[in-house]
Amino acid sequence: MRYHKIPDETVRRLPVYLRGAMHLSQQGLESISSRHLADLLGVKPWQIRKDFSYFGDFGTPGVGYHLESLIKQINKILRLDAGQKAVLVGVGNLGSALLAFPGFGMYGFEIAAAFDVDKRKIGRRRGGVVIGDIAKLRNLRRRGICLGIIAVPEDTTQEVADTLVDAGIKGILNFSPRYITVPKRVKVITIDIAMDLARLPYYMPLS
Amino acid sequence: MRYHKIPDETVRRLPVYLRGAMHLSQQGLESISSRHLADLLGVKPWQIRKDFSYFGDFGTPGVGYHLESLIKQINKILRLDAGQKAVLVGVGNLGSALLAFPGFGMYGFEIAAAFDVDKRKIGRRRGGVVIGDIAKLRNLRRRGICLGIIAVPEDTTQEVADTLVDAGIKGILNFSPRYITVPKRVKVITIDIAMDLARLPYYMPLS
DNA sequence: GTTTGTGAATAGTTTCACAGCA
DNA sequence: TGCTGTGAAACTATTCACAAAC
Repeated sequence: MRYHKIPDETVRRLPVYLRGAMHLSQQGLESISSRHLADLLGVKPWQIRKDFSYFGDFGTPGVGYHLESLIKQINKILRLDAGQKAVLVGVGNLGSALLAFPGFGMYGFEIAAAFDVDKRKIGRRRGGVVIGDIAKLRNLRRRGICLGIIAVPEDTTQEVADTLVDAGIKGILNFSPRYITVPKRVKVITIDIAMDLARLPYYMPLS
Repeated sequence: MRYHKIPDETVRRLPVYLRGAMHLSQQGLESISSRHLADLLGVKPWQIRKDFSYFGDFGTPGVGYHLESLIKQINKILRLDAGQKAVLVGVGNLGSALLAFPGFGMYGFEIAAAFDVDKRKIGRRRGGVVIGDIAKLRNLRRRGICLGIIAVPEDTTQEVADTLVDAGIKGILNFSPRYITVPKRVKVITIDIAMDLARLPYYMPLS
């Protein structure tokens, strides 16, 4: 099933598989079957096989998937092998937590710059970067920064998104619960924490 | 199209609609058409109409949806009208940010308790709650707490999830990148921040 | 024996087009 | 005229079953 449009859902699961593979590799394993990987990650084995099949032959029948090459392949597909740099805008409670967040490094991400409006924060050092004045945010392209993380209050979200696009950002991770308009070439992924919590009660048993 | 199984994707969008409706209502509007609500939220009008149609007649042809009753209805469907209480486990960087997070209140949530393992944090006050000893986490049912938020390091996630289930929690919002096993009656929603960032480069233009 | 890769079948979701109502 | 509600069509994704590979 090669030469196909890759389903979005498959792309969404690739980081899940990648993390599972890295986890097992660190434990010293060489290979893993779709069944065991599925058990570890809470998905179905045929889902894993189908997903991988879109990209070519990843595995060996009778054996499974070789972890090291699996990791290399997924990293390449997701373009994580280049070591992506991100800029954080908004160093409030959430922003500060993101600067200290250990999870980004695992995928080769680095928060290489941080900006805020608050004069008291500008110039301060947090998690290895000096907080800059948001008014001076430009030309991130030259510094090799292609990703933007927005962690500002709701009402300034669109403004910040515009600034990031002008500065040459190509992808945005948005923690604000507002819909933002950007050129089609820029990909936005929104994480709305409260919204995810909000659909939990719907699924909970009544008593 | 009444008396139907509600698609998961529809449930996922209900909080989006709810927020949009609240936003417009606060601006003094009475009613909104599916078209205008769609423009505000970045979805398609027919999607909104289809989603609402699963629950009965929400709107008025020629006019649109009455905001106040729309808000009331969605709140009821999502069971947010009861005012849900949550317990936070793990008061590190992310946990602290969540305690200070203003977004939960909008949906009627309250973080009514917080727990940690760190002896230095126990007893301290953060965002209106006193941090308790995680070893003493039990009987949340009596305090009317049904939701759990997990913001602990990866390797203790399953352990914490088990504790929460034992304490009577019915829904879990999990910020840890591990798959957790819980009884089928307990609903888990996982927010994996690094993972969402990890699929961003795939969608970004190459040069 | 075990496990992959994949066409075909099934399930789920989005989009359309338009009848019917205010 | 403007807008909702909805069956039907189109599209997308998941699940199955099994031939082929190790």
